[in-house]
Amino acid sequence: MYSAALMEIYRLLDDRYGPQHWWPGDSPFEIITGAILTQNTNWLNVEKAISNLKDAGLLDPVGLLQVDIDRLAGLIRPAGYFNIKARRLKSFIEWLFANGRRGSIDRVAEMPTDSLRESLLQINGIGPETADSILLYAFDRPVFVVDAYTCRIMGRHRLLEPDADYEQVREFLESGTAADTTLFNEYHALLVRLGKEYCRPKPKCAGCPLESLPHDICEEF
DNA sequence: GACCAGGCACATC
DNA sequence: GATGTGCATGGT
Repeated sequence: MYSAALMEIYRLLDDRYGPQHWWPGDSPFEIITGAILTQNTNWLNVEKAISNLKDAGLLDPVGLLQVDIDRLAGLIRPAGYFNIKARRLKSFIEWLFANGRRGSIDRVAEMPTDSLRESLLQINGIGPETADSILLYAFDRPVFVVDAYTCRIMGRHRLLEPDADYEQVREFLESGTAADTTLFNEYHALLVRLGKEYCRPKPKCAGCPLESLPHDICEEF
């Protein structure tokens, strides 16, 4: 049973913003690296870090496996939390070499979505949002990515309780829409696009494309 | 100078 | 199980 509200929100956002062209990246491996680096961080800072890795010739499984962790931290410094993210990248790489052929993602790409998700969540530093970003944007699986903007938007429009947890939000979005990778890709990107402009922690009201909904973005709590 | 960003793990209660 | 805290750079 699709949700009329969710379909209407998608239509309004698509009308306003159009295709978002997510996820920026030249390969699934680069997308995964970006997914870890972008945790609680502005994407522009992530781009600098990824550029540093490319310039150093290290943006590949073998490169990240072999690089000294302190050098890695220095290269990803612009992305913030560089020490912890260096460890997280190493954790992912170790998992990839333990589960793939010489670090290739080909074998893990054959795993069913549920078991791949469970396996990703076992990696230190990969939580639900990062795992789902990897599943959707690197592995083309129909998984709805939930982030802080998504929770805020759904809560402020009273589509969900403001304190709904990650899985509740994901279940709501996935059950209310078609399980379509292209739709999920665009929908998440559009919610982030809207959130950046109108759904910051301190709400900004005028001009939001969702103003026409029963509960518009101006409702603060 | 304050606030925020495409989170997560861990400690403490 | 809920809540608080550390992690950190760079743009607005």
